[in-house]
Amino acid sequence: MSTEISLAPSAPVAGIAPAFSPLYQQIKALVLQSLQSGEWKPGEPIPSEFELAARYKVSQGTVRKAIDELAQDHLLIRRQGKGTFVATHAEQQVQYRFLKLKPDNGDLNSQGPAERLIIDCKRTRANNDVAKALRLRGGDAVLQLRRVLSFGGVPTILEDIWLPGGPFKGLTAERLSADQGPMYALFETEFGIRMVRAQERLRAVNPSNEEAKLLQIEQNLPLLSVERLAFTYQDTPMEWRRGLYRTDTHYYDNELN
Amino acid sequence: MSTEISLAPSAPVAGIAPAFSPLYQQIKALVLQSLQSGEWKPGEPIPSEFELAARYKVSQGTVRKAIDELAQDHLLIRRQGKGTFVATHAEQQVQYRFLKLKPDNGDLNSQGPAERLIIDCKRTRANNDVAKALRLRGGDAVLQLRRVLSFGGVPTILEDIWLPGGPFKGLTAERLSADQGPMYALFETEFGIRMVRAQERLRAVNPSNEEAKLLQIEQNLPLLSVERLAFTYQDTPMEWRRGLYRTDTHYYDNELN
DNA sequence: AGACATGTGTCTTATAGAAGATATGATAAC
DNA sequence: GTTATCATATCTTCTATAAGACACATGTCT
Repeated sequence: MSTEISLAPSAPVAGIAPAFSPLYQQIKALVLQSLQSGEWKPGEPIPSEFELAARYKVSQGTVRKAIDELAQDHLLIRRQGKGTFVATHAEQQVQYRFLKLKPDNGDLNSQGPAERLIIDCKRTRANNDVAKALRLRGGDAVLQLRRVLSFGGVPTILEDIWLPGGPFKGLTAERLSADQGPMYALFETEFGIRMVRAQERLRAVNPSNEEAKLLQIEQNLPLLSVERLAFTYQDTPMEWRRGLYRTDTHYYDNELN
Repeated sequence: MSTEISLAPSAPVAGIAPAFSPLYQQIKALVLQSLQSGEWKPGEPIPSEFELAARYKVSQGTVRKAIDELAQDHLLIRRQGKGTFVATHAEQQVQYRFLKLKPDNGDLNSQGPAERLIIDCKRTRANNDVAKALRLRGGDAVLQLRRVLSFGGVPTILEDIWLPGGPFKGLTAERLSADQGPMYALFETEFGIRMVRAQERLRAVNPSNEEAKLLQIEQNLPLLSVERLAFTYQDTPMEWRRGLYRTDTHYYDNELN
C-alpha cells in the first residue's frame, strides 16, 4: 500500500532530453492525482505534511515544496495551524474568481449582489467552434446557456455559456436559477467538476441588435468581448463562454508582472 | 561593513500589530534595496547564495527563499550552474514583455519585426489625469509621445505615452527612433529606470476621427483601449500610456489561475 | 577530443523551534 | 452544580539551519 518513487528517471533515450524530474515534482503529481480522483474533496483538508511524507516515503520538506507549488496554483490553500485544504469556489470570499471587471467607482458588490437573469438554457449540439474548443466531436451534445448579469440594476454583462453534455448531465435552468452562489461552486458540488484555470481572449466589438437589446444599450456602444475557456484538472477544457462587457461604466482590470 | 539583522522586531507598540517579519523577508528587502540602489545592474549577476548568506549572516537556505520570491516576481532570473541575474528588458527573448496582443494566426514576429513610427514627441505639462497617475503636481513637466506600431505593414497599435520629465531628462525623439530594441530596455540603460510591474485597464471604445486615420481604419471599427500604468521599484509609477489595439485581426491574451 | 576540477544553482534530508488553532482539564467565580 | 477563565497539551503550518549529493556551465589540463 505504498507508492514507490524513484529519483532516478527513466534511462536517457537517444536524442531526447533525459527529463530529470525532482522528487518533489513527482510528489506534486501524486497529490494532483489524489485531487482529481476525488480522494480529497473541495473544501476538505488533505493529510498533514508529515502524514504525506510517511505515505510517500520522503521527507516532510519535500512534501512541503510540492504543496507550496500547488498552493501557488490555487489548487490547495494553506492555513497555518489548521492544515492544508483543497481549494473550492464555494465558501469563498470573492463571488467571482475569474471575473476581472471592476466598476469605475466603488466596488462590484457595493450596490448589493449581482442580479442574474437566465435568458435561455437549452440542450443542443456543438457547432464546430464550440466542439473544437471543448475537444468534442462536432454534433456532440452540449448545454447552452445565456444570461445577463446586472449590477445595481444595470445590465452589464451578457454571457453565452457552453458546457459539454456528458459531464454536466442533468443540469437544468431551474437548478441554475435556484442556486445563489457562484456557478463554479455548483459545478463542484453537483458534478464534481472543479475549474482550475482559464484562458481569456479579449476583443472590442459592436453588439448585434439582439445583444444591444438584452443589455438595454444603444447599438453603437462598443463592448468588450471576452472569450473564456475554463479548464479542470489535466488541462481538460470544461466550459467555453463568451461574455460581452459594458466598459463605459466598468473596466477590465489586469495586473502584469 | 556588515548589515545587522535581528529576528526580534522592534518592541510591540501599544495598539499596533507587532508586524513580525521572517528573516527571509528582511533579506528580501535588503536585496531589493541593492537592486534599486543600482549596486547590481540589470543583466549582471548578483553574488552567489553563499556570499549573500555570509554578508547577511544567515544561512544559505534563508537567502535562497528570499531570492526565490524575487525570481517569482521577475526581478531576478536564476540560471542553474551560472548564477542569479538581475532581470532586464534588454537581451530578452521576448521583444515586448508587457504586450499581450497576439495575432489570430501565426506569431507576432512571423512577418518580421514590428515597424515603429513616432508620430509626435514633445515636452509639455501634465494635465490632471496624467499628474494623478504619475503622482506629479498638475503642470509638472512631462514627456509626451505618440507612436504607431505596425505588424507586417499593417498599423495595429496606436499609443500615447507620458513620462515624468525629471527622471527622463534628455530623452528625445531622435534617441527613441534610433533605438532598435524595446523601449523599456532603453529606459534601463540610459536612465537607470527599470519597469517592474504594470497595471492595465481595458475598455472597448470607438476611435476618434484622428485615431482612425492614424491606424488607417474606418471609424466604426471598435478598438481595445489599454491604459497602462507601469511601476519601477517601490511601486513608483514611471510611465502612463494608453494604447488603442486593433482586435479584428488580433486579440488580447490573458491567463487566469 | 576527452577527462577533470571548480563554481554555480538545485534538490533532499534531518533537526529544531516558533506561531497559530484547538481541545482538554484544572481552577476559580457565581 | 454550573459556568467562566486560564494553563497546558497537541496538532498543524511556518521558519531557520546545516550538510551532503546532484545537475549544469565553464573552464583547464592531458
